[in-house]
Amino acid sequence: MPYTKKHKENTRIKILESAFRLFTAKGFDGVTVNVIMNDCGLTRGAFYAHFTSKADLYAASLKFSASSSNLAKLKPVNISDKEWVSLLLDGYLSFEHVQGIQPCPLAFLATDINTRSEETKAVYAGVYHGMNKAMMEFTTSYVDCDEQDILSVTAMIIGAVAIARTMGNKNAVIKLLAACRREAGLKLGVI
Amino acid sequence: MPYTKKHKENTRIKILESAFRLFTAKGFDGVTVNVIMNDCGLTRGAFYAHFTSKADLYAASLKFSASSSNLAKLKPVNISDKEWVSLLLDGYLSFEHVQGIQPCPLAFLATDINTRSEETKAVYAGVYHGMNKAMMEFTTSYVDCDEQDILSVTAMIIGAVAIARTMGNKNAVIKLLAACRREAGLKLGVI
DNA sequence: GATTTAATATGATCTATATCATATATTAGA
DNA sequence: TCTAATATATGATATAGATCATATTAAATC
Repeated sequence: MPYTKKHKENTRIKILESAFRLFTAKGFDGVTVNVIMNDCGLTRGAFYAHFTSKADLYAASLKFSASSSNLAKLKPVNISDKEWVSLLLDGYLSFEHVQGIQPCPLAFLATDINTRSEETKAVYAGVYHGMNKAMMEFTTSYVDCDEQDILSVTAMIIGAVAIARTMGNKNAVIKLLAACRREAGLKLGVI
Repeated sequence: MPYTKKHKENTRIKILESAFRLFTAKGFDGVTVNVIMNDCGLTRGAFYAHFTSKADLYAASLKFSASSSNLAKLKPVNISDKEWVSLLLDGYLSFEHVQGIQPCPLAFLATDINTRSEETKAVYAGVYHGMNKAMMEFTTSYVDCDEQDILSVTAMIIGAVAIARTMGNKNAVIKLLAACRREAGLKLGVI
């Protein structure tokens, strides 16, 4: 019995992490299998022992990030829903997020996803649904806002991060993020 | 003197139109030079008499669309600023827009633009700036809203269209667009 | 209608990259 | 330390697509 059972699984996870980071930064066509594998210290040949294709990896990396970013599960037990919403907005609309620290695929892959397979798009749709559902559940306990409010706020913050990422001017990014943070705060009762 | 002077210019415009439609629909890497040229009834060989490269065309098509979609110039003379803002929001947040009729590059290329050249990104930034400036000018005449309000509304409508485009479910698209139309209307005084 | 010249098409090249086939390296247990 | 089984690396293949070089076509003027 060569290698421990977890060895391959660990490698798989390393590939998924590199893939997610690179795909969100550069899109499907902006990254090669070679680059992804090198990024996690391997070579391209090992790739097909883990995934059937580059497209397969893209979808898998999206699923992987979704599974490790469940907003409800990540919530610390000792804070209120309101405090959690405030923290989530702060993080989402932060300069660090725009730079790609813990990138949200909804914002980073918003247009890239359109040229992917239906199955891949379905994964993306699931992430989007999850975000709205979580925000709905958190806000319902302390503020009066309906589904339309939530949909408009998530569209705004996703849009803000997507646009911010295209900008070269840091001050303009900060201004845009602050504007949307204020607006989201007003809407969701966390100013 | 073979051909009229306008012949080449007309061909150039046909290429730009095809390119803009195809690039917005499928992104830079989702379209080939061949496909663009065939789309306007030509073959790939003719391409390099008009543009130096595919990347050159992408940037040119973005500029071209910007020049033909100046919101201030498009405004009919016989309507008020307020009516114009209302019409613009209706059109932007329409199902037809999501389907790609007169696509706004800000929404359709939001993440695609990140892997393009700095010059190309600058063109995109210009379009974004133009949109905000126009909205600011239209709204200032009849409603009290500051730059932050405008920035948050444009982020929302761009985000809404970008996300809507990823969805397979028409009803979900309609719901999202309606939510953002209501919100934008509240913010900009055009309910 | 013939000539000239620009516009367009055809065929070729060259490169990047996904994928595959095969060889090598690694490690758990004997 | 040796062996078996698996993971990984290397080298090869194949294809797509951007770009270029050259040939062909079309139209304005004579």
